[in-house]
Amino acid sequence: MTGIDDVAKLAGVSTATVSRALSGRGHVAPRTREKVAAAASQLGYVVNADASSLATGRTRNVGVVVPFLNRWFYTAVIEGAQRRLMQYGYDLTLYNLSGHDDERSSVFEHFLLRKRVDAVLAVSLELTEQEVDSLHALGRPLVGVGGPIPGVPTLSIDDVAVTKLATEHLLSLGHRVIGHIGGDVERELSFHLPTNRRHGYELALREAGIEPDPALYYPAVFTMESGYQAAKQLLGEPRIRPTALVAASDEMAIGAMLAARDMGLSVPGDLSVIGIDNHELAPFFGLSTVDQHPGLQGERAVELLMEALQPSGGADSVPAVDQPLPFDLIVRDSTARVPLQPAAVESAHG
Amino acid sequence: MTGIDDVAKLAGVSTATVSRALSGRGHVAPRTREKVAAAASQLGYVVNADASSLATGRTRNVGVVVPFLNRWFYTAVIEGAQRRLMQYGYDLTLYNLSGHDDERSSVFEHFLLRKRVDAVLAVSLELTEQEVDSLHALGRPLVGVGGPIPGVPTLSIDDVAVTKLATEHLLSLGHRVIGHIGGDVERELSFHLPTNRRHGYELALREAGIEPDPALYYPAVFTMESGYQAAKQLLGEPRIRPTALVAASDEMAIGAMLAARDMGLSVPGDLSVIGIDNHELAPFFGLSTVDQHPGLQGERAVELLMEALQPSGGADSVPAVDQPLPFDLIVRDSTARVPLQPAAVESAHG
DNA sequence: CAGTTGAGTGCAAGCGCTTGCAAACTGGGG
DNA sequence: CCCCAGTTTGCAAGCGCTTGCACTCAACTG
Repeated sequence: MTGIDDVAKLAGVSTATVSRALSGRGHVAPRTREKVAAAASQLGYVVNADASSLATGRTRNVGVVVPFLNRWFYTAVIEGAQRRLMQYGYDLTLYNLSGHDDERSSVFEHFLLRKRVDAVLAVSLELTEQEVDSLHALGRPLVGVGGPIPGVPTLSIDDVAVTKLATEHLLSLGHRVIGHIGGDVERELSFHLPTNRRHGYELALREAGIEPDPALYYPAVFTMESGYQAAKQLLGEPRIRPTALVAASDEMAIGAMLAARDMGLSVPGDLSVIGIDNHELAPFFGLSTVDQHPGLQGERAVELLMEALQPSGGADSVPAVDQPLPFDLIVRDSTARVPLQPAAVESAHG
Repeated sequence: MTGIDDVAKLAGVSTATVSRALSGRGHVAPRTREKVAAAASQLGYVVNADASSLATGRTRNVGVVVPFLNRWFYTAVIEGAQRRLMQYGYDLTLYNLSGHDDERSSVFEHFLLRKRVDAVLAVSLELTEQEVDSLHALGRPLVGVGGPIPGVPTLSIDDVAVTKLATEHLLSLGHRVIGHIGGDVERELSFHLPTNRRHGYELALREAGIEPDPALYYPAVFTMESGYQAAKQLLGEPRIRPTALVAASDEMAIGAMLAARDMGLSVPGDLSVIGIDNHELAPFFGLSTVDQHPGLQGERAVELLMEALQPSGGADSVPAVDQPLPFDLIVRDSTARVPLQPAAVESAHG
């Protein structure tokens, strides 16, 4: 295996010079640098990451922890993070907590502690104080994405503003009876997100002079199936049939669209539906939504970590998150002006 | 930061003994072992992975390379691989090739070469000879999942058998005019998979004494949208309307179901549809399918790699794949006996 | 009872790189 | 021509762990 000595020998310099020439640290004469670069590429030499880590104390690797993998949002965040990390020359080591409980503790009490990562990115995770502490004790910067972690800088869109925007879009189309399918506070991973999104929905209504009707809200988990069931409930209620629905996620929204269709309602003819996410399936279903650019969130998180890793910034001093994350209303075919008179619901299917 | 010396001091032994006690290599008296374990846990000591790697030459880390992340199959494989790796005490470093072309080359020519991984798992990737060689030159075992790589042990279900099974299910329900929506050989990542799946479909028909009709095949990429479009084409053909469809993936199959509905056909009343995968959305859509257990494929791949990493097995001698991968027919609500007489197609929607 | 064996432990030499320090060299000013 | 400052390079001491070798000691063997 070719090592730094081989390169040094071939280039006719010391290993110290090779190291400096290749890493760009310290002074090296331009001609020497070229010689070294030539020798390295001739030998196909790539620095041994472990040896380098041991010597410098920096691994050029960050750990990304996710609750599980099979959710569009997480993978989108990871893709974004990875993209940026690669540009910085960093590796991404993935920890997936979807297994048993002891998988989680083993990640935090063993895997993350063996100093293989310089920093940790937690996606949609509520960390315990203990977990945060153990990472900080190691001097490893930590940032979260998509869910507030107490005492940790967290990147997250303004969940209130996002649903408010979605709801306002419906209001602007003349809708006045607007239902909401939101995260179930009891059953979701993150407590704040569903609450905030519901809050944004209510806020928009109140600003339009409409008092939110609790009967128009139905809880669900963030899946298509759950959105389907929730919509069935909301639309089956004969007393007050909404003319529009805002769902806390696109997957729920798509479920709701399918439910409406199964009930003989046309979207957007009889019912407008809007989601949050801009999920990869949203274009296919023609779903209006609010894009929250998860890939961008991943990229931003990495940039934050990189700043924290600069020697200038203190060990666990991740710079505060200042600039707000962007989100954009995307209007497709699932939202339209309120119908002049509501359609009747056929007998529920299935 | 507590190191091995601290533990040694506290336990009153040498660092060599600590190392042996904690790693389980070499002889250590039971009482000594306990003392060391106690000291280590008291100090919260976790061995420094980099130092250990440098000394042993083994990183306890494997690289997983995927073409991109946002596909159910890949994440399912990764989850399985991760689960098993964690049990072995290994980390998983993820490389995602979804970016530019130079991202791919940078992964293979730089990231994977810096000796941070002991082995590489390639998911649904066709590696070039050069890429395979450079990994072998490093003595890193390599296995593939979900797509044959020349000269590399690859785990993959029997794609012919899988579609054959799906087609036979339809045949057993009395269907005789069965369409196929398959991967587009021109546009897919892997050349073999779509061809094999189509082959299985044709094989089943021939064995039932039916000559496959090319007009009943329509190419598509592995997405819902593409399945939708393909189904529209196949079902819109008035000359020969199939009573059943086998799609090369669940996502395509779901797209096909939606297309059928939009055309006024009921599933399975007028049209049976079956897919391949057992995608997470399959239960929701009531889709009959063939489960290919991707998580299990990831686990198996890891087991193979671990065997190859045993000092007994030669460096790049991954054991041959012997046992076939399991797959199972799952019958839900999208397949039924052939209708006595075909329904008429309403005017196509959209 | 001396000799052999093997378990249990410690010493110290690495693993492949980085970097503080100092030496060697360069060029410009006095 | 000498001196100084700045640049370029090499020496060698680590980084935190593992492991071959050597040593001690107790248990056996003949």
